[in-house]
Amino acid sequence: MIDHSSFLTIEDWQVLHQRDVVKAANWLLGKILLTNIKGSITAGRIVETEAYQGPDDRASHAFQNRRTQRTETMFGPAGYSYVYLCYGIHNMFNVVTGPRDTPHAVLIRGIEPLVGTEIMQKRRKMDALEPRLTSGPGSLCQAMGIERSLNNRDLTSSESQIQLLKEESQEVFEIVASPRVGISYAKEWIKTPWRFRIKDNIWCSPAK
DNA sequence: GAGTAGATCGGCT
DNA sequence: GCCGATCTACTCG
Repeated sequence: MIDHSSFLTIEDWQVLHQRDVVKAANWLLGKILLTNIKGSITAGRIVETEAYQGPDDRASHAFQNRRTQRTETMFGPAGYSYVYLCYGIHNMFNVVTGPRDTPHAVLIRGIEPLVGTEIMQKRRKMDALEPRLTSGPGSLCQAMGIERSLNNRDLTSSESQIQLLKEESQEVFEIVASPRVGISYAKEWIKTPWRFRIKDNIWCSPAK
């Protein structure tokens, strides 16, 4: 099993701070998501993301700059977590991107488990190490112990319970784009290919 | 394997 | 009062 101390801090945060959320969604692929919940450390490699382009994007909670208590974190600085509850059951984890007051976010849809897989399985009540463990936004949050209490946390701080890091050796991979799912209400955006995955990675949900 | 109902609750109209 | 950036279990075959 990989030791989590082999992960490195990310120096190049420029990609997250700049305006292009699609670029940010691609850049996040291959990065490491780590949680430390009361000493239980789990980590995984991000293999699937979706871009949500704030004010212009009907599929985004911040469409037309809708600013409420819930969406407020998206208007904050990049590199923070945006966690919300969906369907009354599932937590969804996003990385806030873009300049302050530009409410862009990238939904993390799948990770490849690397550290603390036993803890993940326990949280998911699963015996086997199979894709169902961490593929899909709700599932990966459950596996990593991400709840709404982890909303608006600094992902770049080594003090945080939830952090973004990178691997020492970054492997080269191909990226496949496809339309986003679960946004049938956002008519003109249904076809926009803003869902990104690492090609042929088994920890992704099937591409359409 | 494909298709679908039911779960469950906060946010917003 | 409606409904969602989903998941699971159950049906049918």
